[in-house]
Amino acid sequence: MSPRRPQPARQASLRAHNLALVFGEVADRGPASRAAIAAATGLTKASVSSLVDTLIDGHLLTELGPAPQGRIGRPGSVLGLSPDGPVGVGLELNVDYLATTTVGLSGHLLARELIAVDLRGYPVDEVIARAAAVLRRALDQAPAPVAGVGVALPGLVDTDGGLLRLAPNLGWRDVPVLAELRARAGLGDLPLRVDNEANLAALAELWFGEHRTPEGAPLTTFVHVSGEVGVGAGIVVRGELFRGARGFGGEIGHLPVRTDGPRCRCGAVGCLEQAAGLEAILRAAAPEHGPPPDGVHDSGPEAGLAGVIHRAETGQPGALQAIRQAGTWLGVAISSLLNVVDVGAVVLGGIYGRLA
Amino acid sequence: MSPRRPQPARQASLRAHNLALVFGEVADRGPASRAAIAAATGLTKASVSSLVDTLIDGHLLTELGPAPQGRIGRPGSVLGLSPDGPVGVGLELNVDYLATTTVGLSGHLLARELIAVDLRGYPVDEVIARAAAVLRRALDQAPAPVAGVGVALPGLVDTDGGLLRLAPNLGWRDVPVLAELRARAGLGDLPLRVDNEANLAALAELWFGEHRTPEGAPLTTFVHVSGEVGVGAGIVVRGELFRGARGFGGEIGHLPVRTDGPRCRCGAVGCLEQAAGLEAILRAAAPEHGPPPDGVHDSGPEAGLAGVIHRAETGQPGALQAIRQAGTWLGVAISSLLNVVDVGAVVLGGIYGRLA
DNA sequence: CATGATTTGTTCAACTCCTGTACTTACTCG
DNA sequence: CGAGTAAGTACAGGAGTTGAACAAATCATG
Repeated sequence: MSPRRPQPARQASLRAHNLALVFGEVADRGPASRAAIAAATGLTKASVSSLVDTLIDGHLLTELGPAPQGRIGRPGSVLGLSPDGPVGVGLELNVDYLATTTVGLSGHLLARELIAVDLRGYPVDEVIARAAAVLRRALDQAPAPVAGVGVALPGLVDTDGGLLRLAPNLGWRDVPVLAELRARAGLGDLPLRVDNEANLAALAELWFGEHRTPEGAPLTTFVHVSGEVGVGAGIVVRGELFRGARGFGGEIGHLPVRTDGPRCRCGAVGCLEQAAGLEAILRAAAPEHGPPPDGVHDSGPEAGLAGVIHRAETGQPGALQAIRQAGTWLGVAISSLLNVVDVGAVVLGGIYGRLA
Repeated sequence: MSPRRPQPARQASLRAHNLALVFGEVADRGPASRAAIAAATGLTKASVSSLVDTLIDGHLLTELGPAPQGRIGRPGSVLGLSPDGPVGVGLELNVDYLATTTVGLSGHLLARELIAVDLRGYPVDEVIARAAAVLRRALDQAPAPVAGVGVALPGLVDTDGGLLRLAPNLGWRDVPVLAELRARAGLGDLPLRVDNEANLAALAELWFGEHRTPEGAPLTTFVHVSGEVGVGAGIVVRGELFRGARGFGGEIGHLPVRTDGPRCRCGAVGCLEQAAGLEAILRAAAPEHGPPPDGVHDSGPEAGLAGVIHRAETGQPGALQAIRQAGTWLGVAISSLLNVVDVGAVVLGGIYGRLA
């Protein structure tokens, strides 16, 4: 809520900062010798030696052997991320599936479990219990100590309080997901964070994405638009995720894009979600079918989207027109967004990635 | 441009951090004893003593004398901001005036000089020379060492490069204001920063503003809308100014608010500036006068605004209608902004402050 | 093949800074 | 006037970085 009070700097904070600096250097720019790390970070060789020792003891870095000789002078001993270092576990709780992912230090996949299940029908309690069980299984099967757990949720998330504030598509409101999971999965004091899936998708793009700037540098400033039933955007500026005051930034689903248009669930008129959301596309693409029935329908909106794509590829004008229309509205919203946050790149994810 | 490389933490950085922590405590929360500072910051009494000694030597803090006794125990010696500490100098280069402001550590005004002059007629070179001269005078007359200089500019500013990228109302483009001022005013290596006036207005609101949250706490998250000929917004989230990738965040003047509407200088249609900017208000309020003539007109748009306000106060429907109309469009733009950055408060400045 | 140049990584004394404890100082309360 | 309490200081000790000296490993060269 309020900006947190700055902490005093102790000797240990200093050490922690420099450990992170050295580790980050290897993580971001690949394996390097101690001397190279010293040159890149500005630390002295002596400090780097000491820091690297600590990191090796903690199984975060490992010696990869001597550098390939070619230049004069003693060859360095190359350090890389430890393959048997601590792992991270991610839990995705989404509308129609539940999944865990276990990754190593370099982000490589170690294990994944996905359970396709439409969670809309179940009470909150039962969903949390199932999620906790899946998470517990991932933790038990982890091949190394788990450093922390991240949870992606489909809605507005209060990251500080660990609350899922609002998930319209699940029908949830103010669910203390973090506390519940910690208790039911027996996490002890393991670091555990929850966040909005749009934000996390943006971070994934930042850390692991293949997109590049025209100059070939990795993107560090962009908007990642992830459309599903709702429309969200994760905003990354200078390598940092931008959240609003309460962590609800980037909710572009309810940007006003057309002064006419249907009334939205949120009460306003002309919201993007009503103009370019998944259901709006389906509605526009298949007006002859009428609006989809309420409640669970066995084909699901996703299946409907595949249908639209197929019909568009075979040249049916209604489907093409619907996609073009949605793209136009999305463009209006994104241009608003770009004006405000001044970023240079937009990455389309979710249904828009498939439509593009 | 690119996210800057993290710096190594040295012993000195640690000291600097803690000095800032102690100083900031006194600056933010008012005078306090060493013991109170220690309790508030989490530092030990011994550290605070040492840090305070350094700050007193640097004329940043000063002993205000013993605390008013009332509680048992030895009374503390209260520390406050030094009145003869270093001063800061601000330079405002705006369309129709040039001003310098000299302030003490606590932000109290020490000196101010304002020269009303319409700068639109003059070549860039001459304007910079005049600004440098005014700045030089302020520096020479400063009653204490000058810690740094801040420059407010009416346009898009690249703060890293010290460039005024674009100032449509001055007709400037890519002017290296920082370098020019440093050279012409003989600033040596004095810290010097340039920024957008909207951003600086927002920071001023953050640091010195009287606005409070409903709970009575100072605002730390808000949007400061400053409308003049153009419309800009400074965005402050959790006590920090948010800039876009290149420092051009908050340019809401060209948010698309109406899908119809006149074409804007920027090439798009429906920009806020065309719907609710100063000239749009004047145009709407006085349709019988026709659009104002191009170029400089001796009354100036500001004078026109006073007229509109006066006519509205005397109940003339045309003026009222114009203001109401502009307010509506501004509301649409602000609601877009709030969706994206998720802040809870909006502060109206510039012409909107007067219209409200 | 031996020597010197060059670069890497470690060791060690010195320095800076924070911390905890003990101590002095200064005031209130009874 | 003495006990109690809180503020500020002094000092030893620990953690961390620095810089220089040194040992190790390789290439270049005669």
